[in-house]
Amino acid sequence: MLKYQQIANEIEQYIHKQNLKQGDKLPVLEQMMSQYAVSKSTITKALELLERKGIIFQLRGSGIFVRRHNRPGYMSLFSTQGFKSNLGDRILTSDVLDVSVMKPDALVAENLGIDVTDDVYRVERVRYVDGEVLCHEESYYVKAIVPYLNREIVADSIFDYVQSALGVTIGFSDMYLQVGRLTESEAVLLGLEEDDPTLRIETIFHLSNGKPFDYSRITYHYEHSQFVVQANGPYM
Amino acid sequence: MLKYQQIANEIEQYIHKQNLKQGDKLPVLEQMMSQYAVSKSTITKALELLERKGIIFQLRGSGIFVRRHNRPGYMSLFSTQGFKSNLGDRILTSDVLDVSVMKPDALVAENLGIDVTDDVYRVERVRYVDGEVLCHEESYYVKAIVPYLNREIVADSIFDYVQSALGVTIGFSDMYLQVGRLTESEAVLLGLEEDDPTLRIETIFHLSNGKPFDYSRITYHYEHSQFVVQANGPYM
DNA sequence: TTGTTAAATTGTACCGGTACAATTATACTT
DNA sequence: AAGTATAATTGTACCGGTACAATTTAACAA
Repeated sequence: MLKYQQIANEIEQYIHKQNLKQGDKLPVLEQMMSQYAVSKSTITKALELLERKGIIFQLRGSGIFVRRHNRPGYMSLFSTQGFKSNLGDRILTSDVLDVSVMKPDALVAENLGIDVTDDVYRVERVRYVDGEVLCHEESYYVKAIVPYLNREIVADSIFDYVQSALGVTIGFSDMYLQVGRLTESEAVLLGLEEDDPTLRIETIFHLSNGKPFDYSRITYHYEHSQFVVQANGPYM
Repeated sequence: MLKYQQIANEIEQYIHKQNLKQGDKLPVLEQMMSQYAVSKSTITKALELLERKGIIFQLRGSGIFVRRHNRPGYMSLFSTQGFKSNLGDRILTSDVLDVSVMKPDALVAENLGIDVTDDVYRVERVRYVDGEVLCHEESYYVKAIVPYLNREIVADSIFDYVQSALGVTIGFSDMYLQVGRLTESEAVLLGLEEDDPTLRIETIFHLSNGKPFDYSRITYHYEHSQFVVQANGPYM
C-alpha cells in the first residue's frame, strides 16, 4: 500500500477512535510530517484524499478540521455502488436470483461498448440491509474481463472478487439517476405495490484503463433507501 | 486565477473545441509542461482537477484520455446544486415565490447550526429548464452571513452573488437524497398530481471555513429530472 | 504468424525546497 | 473594553528533481 493511502487510513482511524466531531481540529501539518516521518507533499496528498471522501476540510492559516455529516440513517450513495463499503455497522446480504452467461441485448451491449455477439454474465439479486429489502439489481459483466462467476461469489462482493482474484482495478463509474414507478414484477420482489415510487440507478463501471466491464440497473425500495452525497465545491 | 485552474480550463476548452470523445488521447504530460511553461506538478494538479470533474482519466505508461458520458439528457447532480453550472446549452429560469426575513424553526436552525432566535432569509422558487418545470425549492440563508437578498438577486444565481458581492467562498456541501410522494401543494406547483413520485434533496452548504450558510429542500419533477454522477473509484 | 523478451514511453509516488495568502494571536493604542 | 496594527501560525501554489511501475513498442526467436 502506498504511503499516502496508509497515512490517510491511519488518520481516519484516529478520528473514529477519538470520536472526533464536526469542527474538531487535527494536529497541524508539520506535526504530521514528523509523526509519520514523510515529506510535506505526502501528508498533503493523504489529506487531500480525506478531503475528497468528505472526512476533513482544510483551512489555510487555521488548520485541519473534521467534517462529519450528522444523519445516521443515510448511506453514502457510493458505498452501495460497489466502492469502498462505508455502511458502518449495517449488514448487507443478498438473494441471488440469477447467474448466467448470455448474449446482451442492443442496449446492454451499447452501454458496455461491446458487440451483441460477445458474452456477458447476467446477475440478478435482491439486496438487504439489516434484513430489510433495499433494492433489486440486474447487472451485466463483460465475460472477456470477468471470465467466471458463481452464486457464492455473487452472494458476496463481486467487486472484491474481481479486484483480488482477477487482478484488475476499477477506475471510475458513470451513474444515471431517475425517479419512476415500479412495475408489477419489481413490486413483488421489493414487497411493494405496482406504481409505487422508486429510485432507479443505472451505472457503468469502468476499469482503470477506461474499459467498461459492468453495467447495472438498480431499483431501490423508496422507504428503505436514503442517501448522502458529500461534495466539494470548487471541483464540481 | 491560479495557474493550475487556468490550465485546467484551457484543456477543457480544447477538448470541447476539438470535439474529442471518450477514449481520445490528449498530448502527453511533458508536452503540456513545455506548452504552458510550468512545472510537472502544476500540470499534474490541473489534470487531477479534470479527473475529479470526470472529464479525463489518466493511465500510467499510456497517456491521458478523454472521459465523457454519453447521455445528453442528463444533468450533473452537482450542477443543479449551485456549483459550477454545467447545464451546457440549457436555460435555467426561476419563479420567485418568496424572499423574506424570518426566524427559523427548530429543524432549520439545527441544520444551519444556529439558534432559533437568529435571522434567516427564506427563499422559495420554482425552477425551470428550457421552460419545463424542474423543481420546487425552499431554502434558508443565515442572515449573519448573507445580510441582504432581493427578488432580482434570487431570480438569478444566488451563489454567484454570494461569492462575488459578499466575497465569501463556498467550501463543501452535504446532500441528502430521498424518494417520496408529492403533497397536494407541491403537486400544484409542479403541475403534477398528489402522491406522484418525487426526488427530494436536502442540502447543507458550507463556506470554506466550515460554517453552514444555506439549507435547502428541493422537490424534483420526476419526469423532467434525470441526473448523472461521475465517480472516481479509489476515492469513494 | 505467434509468442517472448527487451527497450522506450509515460504517468505516479515521493522528496525537499521557496514564496505566499489566509487566519489567528499578540501587542498596542484609544 | 474595543478597535487597530503587527507578528506568528498554518495550509497552498509552485518549482525541480529522482525513482519507479504500468503500458506500449520494437526486436527477436520459434
